Amino acid sequence: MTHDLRRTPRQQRSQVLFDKILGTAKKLFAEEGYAYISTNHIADAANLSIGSIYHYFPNCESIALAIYEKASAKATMEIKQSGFGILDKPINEAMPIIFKATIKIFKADQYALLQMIDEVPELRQAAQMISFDNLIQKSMRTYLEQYFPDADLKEIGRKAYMVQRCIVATIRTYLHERPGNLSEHALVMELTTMMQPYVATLAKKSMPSSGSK
Amino acid sequence: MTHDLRRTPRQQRSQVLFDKILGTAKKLFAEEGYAYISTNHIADAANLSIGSIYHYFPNCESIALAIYEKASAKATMEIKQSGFGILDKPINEAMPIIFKATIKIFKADQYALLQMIDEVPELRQAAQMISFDNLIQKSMRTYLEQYFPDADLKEIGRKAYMVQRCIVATIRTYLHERPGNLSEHALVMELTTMMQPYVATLAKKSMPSSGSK
DNA sequence: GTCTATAATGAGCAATTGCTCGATTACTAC
DNA sequence: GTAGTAATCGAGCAATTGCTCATTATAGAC
Repeated sequence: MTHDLRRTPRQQRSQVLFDKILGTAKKLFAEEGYAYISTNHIADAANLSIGSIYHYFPNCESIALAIYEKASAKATMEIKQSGFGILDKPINEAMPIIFKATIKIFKADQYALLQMIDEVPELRQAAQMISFDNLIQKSMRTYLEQYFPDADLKEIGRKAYMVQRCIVATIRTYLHERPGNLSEHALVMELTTMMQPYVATLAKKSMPSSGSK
Repeated sequence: MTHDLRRTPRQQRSQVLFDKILGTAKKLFAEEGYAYISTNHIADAANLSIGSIYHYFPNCESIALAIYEKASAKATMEIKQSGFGILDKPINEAMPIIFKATIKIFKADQYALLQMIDEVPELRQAAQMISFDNLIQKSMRTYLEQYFPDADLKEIGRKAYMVQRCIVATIRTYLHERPGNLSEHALVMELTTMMQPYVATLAKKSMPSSGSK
């Protein structure tokens, strides 16, 4: 996944150049759209030679991948942290926390985490592998398991999947279009209102046929 | 929006050629990815001259737009129809119907309706204008208004927005990855379980401060 | 059959792309 | 210093792209 790089920078001047490539590329991608940017453009904008780029990256796509991986690694860490943070909290507190965290993480690097996956064809499969979306699902499952210890594990898995897909997809769309009539806080509230009764069904029908275990 | 065309076919031989361009292009886009297809490729694959393509379309992007518009028009009609179909039904029936219809419509032309928007940069803004997503929202609002006549209109608008965004985004993701452990029917059921209590809140707090109107 | 609008062709060009490789410059260590 | 490694440069090429336009073919009206 990583290591589409040609070589890794050793001296610090080369690290500077390396970062400059990533930074300039990201800026150009975000401003002009990935499809319209070539390695030559990046070299021009970063004021360095085309050769230098090919010294580190075999092609334009690998630059995009490097940008994504960097952002993704950071996001993964933060998701994990907020996953731990909710374990001892009741649902009505846990949900807003995790939703807010998700929004915050996406917003922190919106281009890399949201738009790039749409723009870079090669990234789509790679993103599925890295995907921290699945991490949210995992956090959710862990939480639900300890909160509804009697519930069917398969049911929990399903609910975790649905919640994750719903909220990530909705937040994603929300951040894309940023509708004026719905504040971020309101979004979090609505999502909580929506998801709380949904996962609560895990308590009611802990075992459909028999009363309890 | 339309009329990025150079001229419209009049004789039927040209209509045949026109459709051939659209068909071949769509197939190539879907198979190879929009980014990797040029007008020359399309001409080759369709076994016709590059000049003929430029006779009707000013560029590759306008071909993509034409494909999308065609699929979108069809989808719009079908959404409208199922919107009318649920008006006299209770929520627990209406929801599965509209969710099923949405899935069916997307599936009918998955490439044009789902993938293209991701692949074709120029389509994204155009798609927002055409967007039948908003139509679903409108259907939802109309339905909720007649079902909860006492509810606050702003509240209804908000719920309709949330439901639409959630289900479209979730269905979109679902169709993209088609997870093996969740059937289409199960998805519809889960979405219904999720959305029904959510919109039901419209009944409870018809007027937060005073009892009734 | 002739005539005119419409349709279809494809050689070919200017611009761009992705990329290489040999030359040059800067560091590091002894 | 001076050797040796790492970093940087950019001219330049093969391939591709988007697109034009002069030419040829066809359809339908009269």
